[in-house]
Amino acid sequence: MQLATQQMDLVFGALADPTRRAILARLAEGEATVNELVAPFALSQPTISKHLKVLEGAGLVSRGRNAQFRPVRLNARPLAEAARWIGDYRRFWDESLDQLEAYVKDLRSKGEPS
Amino acid sequence: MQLATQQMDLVFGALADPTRRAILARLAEGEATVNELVAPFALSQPTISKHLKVLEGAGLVSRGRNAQFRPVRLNARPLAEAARWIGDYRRFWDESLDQLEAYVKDLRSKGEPS
DNA sequence: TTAGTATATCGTCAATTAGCAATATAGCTG
DNA sequence: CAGCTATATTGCTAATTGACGATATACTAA
Repeated sequence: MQLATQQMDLVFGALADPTRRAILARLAEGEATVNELVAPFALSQPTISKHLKVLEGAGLVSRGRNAQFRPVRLNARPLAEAARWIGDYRRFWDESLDQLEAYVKDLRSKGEPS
Repeated sequence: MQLATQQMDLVFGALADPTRRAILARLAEGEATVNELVAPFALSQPTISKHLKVLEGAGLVSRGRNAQFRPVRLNARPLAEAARWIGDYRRFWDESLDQLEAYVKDLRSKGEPS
């Protein structure tokens, strides 16, 4: 099955934020409550809830109900679609090695970003 | 080699836009000039140039110089890093099949988005 | 029912983004 | 040099995003 272009927007858009990637990484260790997801970050609970909504919109997490808890669990399937999209470019990875080296060298020469 | 978190932001952020993904798809067929990249879209040349700058910032394309042309070529290497990041979740793909089905069914039940 | 905990929603704000038209720059060609 | 083509830059706008504090809602427990 192929996710619609629009859905890919949401998946890649969700992955574009480091907080959201960290949330996914945490969820790879198992289900978590919202508060457990808030704890490791210097971010407010509403902010994390908003990130969770983005992840949910992309289909990357789903929510349960357990008393007043809304456990969050990873739903990795859209990542498979994203991997498939990226995989179409696998044949270009090696041939662009030289360009990467030039690119990284160029980055370095501009100094580390703050 | 592992790209910095910040660089992943740029790569996934670049991939989050359908126009930019389409540009990459076009470049998979070979180098192109800016005007060639503008042609298939109902978008202005400056708009495409801006997308190209985003792609370049993510290291996904690089530019040459050939007379007054600035040929754009694909640099797929950062995609390999993105694939690696996503690949860490491969073990969850199958076990979340059921959730995907439920998710898609739910999407469908809300009707196609306009 | 009242208090307490978990989470969601609201309203605001500053920053970013995608788009445009207008204009500037770079390089060719006569 | 003058004009032409290719591309970049600028200035603008509307929409989106990520963050916050305040508040509302959901459920439990006493």
